[in-house]
Amino acid sequence: MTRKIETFKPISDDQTRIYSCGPTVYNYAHIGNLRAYVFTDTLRRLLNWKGQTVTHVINITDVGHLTSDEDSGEDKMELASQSMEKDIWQIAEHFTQAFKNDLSQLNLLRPTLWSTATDHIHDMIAFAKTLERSGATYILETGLYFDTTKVPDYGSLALTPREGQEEGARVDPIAGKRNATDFAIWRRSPAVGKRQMEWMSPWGPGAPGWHLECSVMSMKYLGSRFDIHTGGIDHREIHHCNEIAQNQAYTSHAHSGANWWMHNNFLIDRSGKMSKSKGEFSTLTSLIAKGIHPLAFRLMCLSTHYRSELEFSLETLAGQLVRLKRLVGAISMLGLEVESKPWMRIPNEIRFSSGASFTYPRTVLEQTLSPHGKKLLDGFDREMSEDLMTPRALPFLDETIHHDKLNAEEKLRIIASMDLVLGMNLLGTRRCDLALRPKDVSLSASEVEALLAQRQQARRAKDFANADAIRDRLHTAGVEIMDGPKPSWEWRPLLH
RNA sequence: GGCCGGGUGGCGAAGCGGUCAAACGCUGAGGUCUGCAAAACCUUUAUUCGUGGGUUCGAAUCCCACCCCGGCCUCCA
Repeated sequence: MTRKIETFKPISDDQTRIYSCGPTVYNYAHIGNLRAYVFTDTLRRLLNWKGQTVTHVINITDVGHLTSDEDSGEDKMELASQSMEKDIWQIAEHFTQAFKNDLSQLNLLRPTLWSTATDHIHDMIAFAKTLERSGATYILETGLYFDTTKVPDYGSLALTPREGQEEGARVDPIAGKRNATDFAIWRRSPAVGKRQMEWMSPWGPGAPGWHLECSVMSMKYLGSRFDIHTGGIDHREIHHCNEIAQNQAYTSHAHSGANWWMHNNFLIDRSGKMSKSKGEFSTLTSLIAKGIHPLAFRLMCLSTHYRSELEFSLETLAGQLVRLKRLVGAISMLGLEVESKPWMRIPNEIRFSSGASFTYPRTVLEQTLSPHGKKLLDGFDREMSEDLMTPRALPFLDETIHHDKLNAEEKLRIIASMDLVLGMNLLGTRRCDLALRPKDVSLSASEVEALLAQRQQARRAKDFANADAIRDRLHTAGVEIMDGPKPSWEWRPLLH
């Protein structure tokens, strides 16, 4: 609440409760959205790694929200429904699945609980009734509103003085609102026309205000006081302030609900932040179509601190892919030197973790470490514990791989432990897994193999002109040839 | 208009008063390997931190001014 870094202390000794603002499922998540969940996953993994059991709730906002606060505004869910000619519920289902699929491709751990807004409408109505009883609300033609002066220190999270704010700088103000910062708790449906999603309520048929769901669901599953609330930085000024106001009015207490509010910064490009409403944006799927592996995106996120803006470009992403390939390649080489051991099952088992602490897997991985190994892990721990300083923690990975005083098995154990937090599946990924076939590439894999065989023949016959011609042809087609004791090849990502 | 935040090598990004002639990754350059390449590996790549002042024994780091850029004040991570 102070915008300062403070030492984290959970409410219960060894348990942390986290609520993360999830997506509104009216479209595919763009990679900027995804950055938020990489951050959240890293936070959760670190807490697990430090011995915490984590209860993690992420919500799915499947209630439509108006594009404008006015009655005439269009509902994003309704809009998507029209353009896709699908039922609004199908829209929500479709994009929810797409979102979860993205997360699993990024190797994110499942939250303890997915919480869907439309499953909690009656919880929201009950919550709103309590707000009404507390005297913090008032009724207008358009619905039930929250009076932000009824709560102590409204907006203190935002550091934005309420004076001087230009109400409706970008949108027409609602008639009758007592304060510029007041917001809707319940949106009454317009007299004419019916929305696909609307519910009966004491304030007439309509839909809950956007801020209501997070207060309701976080409290329902995590209690009125929990540890960490995460979200994008764009939520810091409005959404979270409103959420806090609701929490305060509901509990009749000045506490904001969560002890820590953490906000990740945006992924931006030359034109500014990525935004669904701008129309054009990159999705994980579009990256994959170019031949860029999702884990390269994860690495890119980790190479920047979560509170810094990340300047996105395909070139940078491709660079991270190269880095990942080298990491994974080097780790495979280490694996060649070590025979199969029971501890090697751990990285895979962790992928199905639902919140338990990593204490046991860590003790297995880290038993009998040398002082050198210990030092590397301590350094990694120190940086990660410093507000998730991933860009500083990452070099310890390279240092471990190149260390000249550690044997291969110890290196692998250390890397496996670090990867419990980094979540890049470093031991379970081979270099060849990372080279994805770009979607619009002309050759098929078997055609490549055939050309490669031809080239090998030409080489054996010392017909280098012909061999090189084939290599050039493959190169322009997006194929990289790697000769050696065992000749191989891989797809190059297609940029642009 | 109000309020936040940022400008560091070709790119991404750490650093936030001394150990900074600025971590780390990618790129580039040189080398090893190779028929030549690629991949891999090794070495190397900012006397300088938007501009101009100031504070200080000492500033990328603090202060002031200016110039750019982004975000929030509708929904968005």
